[in-house]
Amino acid sequence: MEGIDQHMQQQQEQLQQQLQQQQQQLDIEQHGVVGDESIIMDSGQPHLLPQLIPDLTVQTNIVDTSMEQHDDLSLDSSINMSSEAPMILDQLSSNRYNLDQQQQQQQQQQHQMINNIVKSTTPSVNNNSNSNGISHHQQQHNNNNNNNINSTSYTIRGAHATPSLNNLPLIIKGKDATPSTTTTILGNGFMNPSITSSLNQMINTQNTTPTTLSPYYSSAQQLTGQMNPTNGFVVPSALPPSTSSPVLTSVSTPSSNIPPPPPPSLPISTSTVGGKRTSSTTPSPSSSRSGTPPPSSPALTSTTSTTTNNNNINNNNTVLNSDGASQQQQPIIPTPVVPPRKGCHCKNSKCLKLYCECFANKLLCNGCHCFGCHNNDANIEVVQRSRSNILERNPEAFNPKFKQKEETKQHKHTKGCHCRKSECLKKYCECFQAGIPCGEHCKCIDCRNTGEDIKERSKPKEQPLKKEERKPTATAIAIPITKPASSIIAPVIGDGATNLTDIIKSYTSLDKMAQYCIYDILSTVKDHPEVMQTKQQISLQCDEDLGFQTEQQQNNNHENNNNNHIADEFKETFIQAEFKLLSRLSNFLKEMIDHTP
DNA sequence: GAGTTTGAAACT
DNA sequence: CAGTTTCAAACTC
Ligand SMILES: [Zn+2]
Ligand SMILES: [Zn+2]
Ligand SMILES: [Zn+2]
Ligand SMILES: [Zn+2]
Ligand SMILES: [Zn+2]
Ligand SMILES: [Zn+2]
Repeated sequence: MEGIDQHMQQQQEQLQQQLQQQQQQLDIEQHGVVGDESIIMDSGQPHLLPQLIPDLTVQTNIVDTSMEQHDDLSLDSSINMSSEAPMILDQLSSNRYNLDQQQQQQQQQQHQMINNIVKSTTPSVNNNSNSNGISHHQQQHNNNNNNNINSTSYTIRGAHATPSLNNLPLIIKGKDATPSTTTTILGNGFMNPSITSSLNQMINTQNTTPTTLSPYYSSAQQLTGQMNPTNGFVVPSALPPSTSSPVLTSVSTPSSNIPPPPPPSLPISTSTVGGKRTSSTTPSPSSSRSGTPPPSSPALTSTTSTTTNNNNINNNNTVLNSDGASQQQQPIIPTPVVPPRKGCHCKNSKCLKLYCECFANKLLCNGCHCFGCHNNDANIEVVQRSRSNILERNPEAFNPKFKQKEETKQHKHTKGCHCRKSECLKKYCECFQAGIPCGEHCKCIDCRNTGEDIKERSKPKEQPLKKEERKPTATAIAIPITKPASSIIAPVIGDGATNLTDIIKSYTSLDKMAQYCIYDILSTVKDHPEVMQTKQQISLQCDEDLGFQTEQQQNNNHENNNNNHIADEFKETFIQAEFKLLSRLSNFLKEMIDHTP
């Protein structure tokens, strides 16, 4: 019964959304916001760059991959245990996973059903509508129809790898984007309004041909240091200046007889200052693509000083105000929406959490591929309530994630990333995705997004062991310790060695079993006969392995080089202890499972 | 396209 | 506040 009710409700929601979207589209058309021509830049290959740069496919230093899915077992931020025990844990977590899967499947079945219902109950879906809840293909179909009917879209492909959400169509107000027309760029929703402002100025004062807007993104990136300081959304590395006229590809069907705009010139490429792009003077797109990783030092200029209070520069394209109060006073027609063909794929958040990129960018979903979306005009109250809640929790929530540092003039992540496995060399890392080297606030492990390309690229690649290849042998195990080993060992074997019981008590958040495990590990280590006499070398060796070694230590270690085998032995001991513990833990968990009703 | 990995956001 | 869970994007195959 519940499920049926849910179905009905969701079905209603879908229909509502659809209606609302259609209305919205009508509004947009009536207000003439969507121009007759929109230019879409689409790299077409979001992951192009990493593929082109072999050195970028790197592997984390942490060899222990067997624990990857069981981080919940970690007893302390500094100690992750690993061994066969996860096999058991697999069962536990897979139970949970299966539940999730079931739920998801159910949901998706519902989704499908709803789609069918929607299709059957609305036989004449307006071609101009972008309806949430409609399947991807359907959605694209509709969009294509859009293009055919009253607009010509061009996709610029292959120019550069760009993060997906930035492949947004530019909404340009103006009849046919000719120099004689006053052309207004309304942005793409994810774009810093200051950029559109700047560009509009340039267009309409410098008599620049609007088609030169095709390198718009690169220009914008050059202006902004490759990111959007307003919403924190990350803009990819820009095109190299004066290179690579992006290939213009018409998105419209072949029937379209409107020729694509000419290849762009780069009217403001001179604004690219510093950064690696200036050094990559290679004029060929291919070489620039293959040679320059996304996280090149962003070309930062001081043009971002105008980034505040410019949310409303574009008449109708009003960004929702932070406080819902003032929002109610001004009409929001149309409400800023995610441009078509882009957007999120949220399934569980209703697009009302920061998980949703649209929501996080203060945009309403539009043409997204989300399911159960409430981030739309029809639910505007809910949207604002959600925003208020989030702001209450964290007033900075919608602030830019990157800010320009006073001294260095470089943009840095305000909160910093916390990457553990990507070495900040994949787009999982927000810093890397923004093309910005990690900064002081980053608490990443094994960070290689330092801005020094040589280091970043010349990494000895250690391919990860595939699951079936992972052996629970000593060599396959590493302990992802995040602080100097000495600081962990010292309390146990150091001069002022604390009573073990006291140490365990410090792990207050752990349950007894976990505390016991730690106790066991530490006591085993402590009891090892060679530990006491070689503790210095042990610390040094462990620390070195983990990259914590100081210069002084390096010197010392060099002298004690011949003692290294002892340290190895120690590690072996440590690992053996782990094994013992985990097999015990495994039994413990087995018992728990068996006795679970 | 399905499945996996990842780290931010959310939750407790 | 730290540890854990949830989430959607990035990534892999
Ligand atoms: Zn969403
Ligand atoms: Zn969306
Ligand atoms: Zn949505
Ligand atoms: Zn990072
Ligand atoms: Zn970082
Ligand atoms: Zn980093």
